Amino acid sequence: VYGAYNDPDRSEKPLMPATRKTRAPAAAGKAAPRPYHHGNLRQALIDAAVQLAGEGGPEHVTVREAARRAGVSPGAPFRHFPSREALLTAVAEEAMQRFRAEIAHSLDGREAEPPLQRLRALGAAFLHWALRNPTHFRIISSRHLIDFDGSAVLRRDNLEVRRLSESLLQEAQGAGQMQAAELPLLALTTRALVYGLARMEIDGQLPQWDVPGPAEPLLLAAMELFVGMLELPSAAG
Amino acid sequence: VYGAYNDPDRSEKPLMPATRKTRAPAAAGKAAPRPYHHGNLRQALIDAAVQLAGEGGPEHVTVREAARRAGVSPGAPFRHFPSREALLTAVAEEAMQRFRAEIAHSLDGREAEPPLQRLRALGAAFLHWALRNPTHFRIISSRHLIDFDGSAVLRRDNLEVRRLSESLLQEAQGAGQMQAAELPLLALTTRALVYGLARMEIDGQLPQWDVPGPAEPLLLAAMELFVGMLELPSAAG
DNA sequence: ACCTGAACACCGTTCAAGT
DNA sequence: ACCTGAACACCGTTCAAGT
Repeated sequence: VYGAYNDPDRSEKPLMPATRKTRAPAAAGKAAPRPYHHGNLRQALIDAAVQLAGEGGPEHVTVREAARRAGVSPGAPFRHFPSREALLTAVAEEAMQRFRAEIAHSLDGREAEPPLQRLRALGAAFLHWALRNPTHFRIISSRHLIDFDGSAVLRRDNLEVRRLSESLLQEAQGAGQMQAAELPLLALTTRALVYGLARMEIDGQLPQWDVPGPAEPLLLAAMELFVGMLELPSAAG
Repeated sequence: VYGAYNDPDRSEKPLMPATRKTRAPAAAGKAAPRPYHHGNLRQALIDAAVQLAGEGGPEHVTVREAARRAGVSPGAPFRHFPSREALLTAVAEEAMQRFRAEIAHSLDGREAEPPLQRLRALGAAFLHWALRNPTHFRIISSRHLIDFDGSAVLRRDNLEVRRLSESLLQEAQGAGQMQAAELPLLALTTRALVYGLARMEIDGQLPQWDVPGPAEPLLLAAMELFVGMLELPSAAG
């Protein structure tokens, strides 16, 4: 019913029909000991899975279809991933890395701004990425789809994003610009707010909230309302 | 990997093995024109689906297994539900109704309390229900699993919960006990915070936040921190 | 070392045929 | 009116056999 999600995640690659790669069968081969197919099946499968996720959400990712798009037999992927979950976890690793990079990048050149101002930029980058990559956001968010604990890079990138916001909150507290509260609780509350905003949109709940225009400005306004409440009256303005 | 969710959703019914109902084949039959089986297949399928969801999450709900547990053939459910999504939507309708009822009930006998106090009670009831019914919370929350727009009762119950919190916020604003902000934005922000807290736990993210004890007290504390920030200093204490 | 292709035990969904 | 049972086009996963 919800139909094609129209996820701009998908790379520019045209959607290949599910046929084998056409390749000059034995053109100018110097009998190079090329493996079996196009070099890196593992990455080709991840790419296909990314593409599939972009087309129809995580449920749409299928080991067999990924194999088809990579031009191999249905059993081949299991040489590289022990399960469908492992393939999705590999997709999550790529997505989480881009997510982390974009968030970190949003703070570049803002070292001089007050910490809560930088927190706004971080929150905006979080929301922006989530709205542009809804499927990938779902994949990295839910432990029902992937083996989060089993992936060191997933844990590392995730922790780094968390650390970024925690250090900004701590800085604001140190500068006396923020209401007093235990830092871990404050960090959790802040994250829950931004996560909840992103999730409401991605889960399709926003239409139930009588939102007239596009989602992003509204979510930004909500996030800024929250950060505004964190700010001490003396520091505001 | 995440394993059995251990969802206390599941009703007290013992898990039936997937066998037909044993029933005296033709014991004392007065040739009553009893339909075909035990009366109400539609409800039996919903019950089986609720049970399956409780056992292993929404993904674990299968039309065929629901049919098996109801003691009918694989095609039979399609006389009552046009698709698997429709069956899940029926599950969501039951869950949403219980959710709405419990939330509304949490305000009983609190008419004399200040509005933000009642908002705390509502938030606590929201979180409590979500944590006790993680699978059902997922089913009613995501428009990827169900046909939300197609169900009038789903829309009605959902709207009623939203109205409840909006009227409390409006009351607090009218009594001058709350920071000024546009009501719709305030309501969305409040909902996003509570939704985000519930989702973080249900999506399995809390272990990444170095939470020592059980989740619920922590989520309650975060919710109360937020409501505390809504409160004007003059009204606090 | 890496892939094929058949096989197994599942799905959702349809539809003629039965009662 | 409601259900059966076979059928179709899919899955994830395994495993002998090929190169």
